[in-house]
Amino acid sequence: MKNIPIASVERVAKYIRCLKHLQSKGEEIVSSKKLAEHTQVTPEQVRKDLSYFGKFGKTGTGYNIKKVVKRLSNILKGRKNWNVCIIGAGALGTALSRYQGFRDAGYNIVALFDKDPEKIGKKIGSAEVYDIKKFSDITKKKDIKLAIIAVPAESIEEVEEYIAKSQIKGVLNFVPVTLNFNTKRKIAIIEVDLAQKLYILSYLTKK
Amino acid sequence: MKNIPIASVERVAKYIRCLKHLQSKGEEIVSSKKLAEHTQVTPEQVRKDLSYFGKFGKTGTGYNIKKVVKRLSNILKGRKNWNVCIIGAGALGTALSRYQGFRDAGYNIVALFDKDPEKIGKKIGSAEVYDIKKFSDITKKKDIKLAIIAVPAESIEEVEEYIAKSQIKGVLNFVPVTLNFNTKRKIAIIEVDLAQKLYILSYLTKK
DNA sequence: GGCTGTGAAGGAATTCACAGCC
DNA sequence: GGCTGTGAATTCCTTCACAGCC
Repeated sequence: MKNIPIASVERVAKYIRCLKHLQSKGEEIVSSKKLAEHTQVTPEQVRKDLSYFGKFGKTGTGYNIKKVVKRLSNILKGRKNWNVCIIGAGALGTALSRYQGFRDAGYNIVALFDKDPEKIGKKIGSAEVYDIKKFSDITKKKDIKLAIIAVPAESIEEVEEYIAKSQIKGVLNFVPVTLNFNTKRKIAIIEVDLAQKLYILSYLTKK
Repeated sequence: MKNIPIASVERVAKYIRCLKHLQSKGEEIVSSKKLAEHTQVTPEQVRKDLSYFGKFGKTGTGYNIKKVVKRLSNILKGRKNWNVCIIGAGALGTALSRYQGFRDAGYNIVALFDKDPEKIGKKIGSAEVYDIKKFSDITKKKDIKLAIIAVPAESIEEVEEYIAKSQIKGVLNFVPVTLNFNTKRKIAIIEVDLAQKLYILSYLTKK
């Protein structure tokens, strides 16, 4: 397979979101032009992005929304839904565990972890808060491969160790610290730095 | 000024974060090599990114952390702190209003907005929840130019209208819908699609 | 006519390599 | 020796333009 630009992958995720939305409105067919309008890119970009992953459309007609959604989400997510955990049962972790968008996309929050005895054992939405010490055990038992980190910055090193010793394969990190797992197995990392977004936003408003 | 790649701006925000961290550890001078290690980029990239905004270092010596942080944050944020509001006082909006990282970076959450009478009038952290109907008035009175949107997807169109009619200049959008303000004045938009991040994460784990 | 898929062209961002400085 | 700043080279991504299809 050719090297697919990460930017293309990101846009494809956006297309899925948009196509699902159109689907919920009863639409069945969409053209690259229309999809482009809804996602703020150019039609050529849409076609090029999709072409990295195969042929999705009918010449002269457009794309069958249902089929494309299915194939694209198979590519990004695979056929099965994922079990996901959240580390840190504070305000942010709690809010994220209730976030409906994860479920809708096929990612189920099935556990939270914290070290505060006050929080351990509580139920948040449908998930329970577990002792972080049991991280490796419980993620194994529950078949969790993805983790969302939402702890205070001071605790990040501890968390890094727990993850390094576990079977976690991918991490979504809300803590404004660049992670550095020193493991042989590759752990995918995506950083979401919320303050950074505001820096960029204020910079953009001045242009 | 030359056209500065948005990716460079994003990395610069990351450098600020990292430099502040090093500063808090008592460091005073840093080389591009060291800064690069801490932020997972190459030293050349660090130097090139900084060079878009001016000359920051001393040849043969490195960068004076304090000075660089000050100049960079002036460039991205300006000299004054920003007042920011959050639209949507649900779980996510509430969590974001308590997020310490915003304050540390110089962005103060000074108001929330909601349409639920149950929520209006409550205090969350240091900010009050106001009726969304008063959006334009209160943002003007409190000198708010940036808004964070964290409402359910159904309410997004309503919110778009309120923003369009206000003086808001930049929007950080957590709602998985592509925004489309039909205003003449330019409103900067940054989208944070959390489900999209998980799509990409699961895709990356398969590579 | 309207549409997709794609090689080729063009443009943009990153990396290289080195001049100049401490 | 170690470091920054930067034009030049390279790599990567996007846009163009058109063949082929409905």
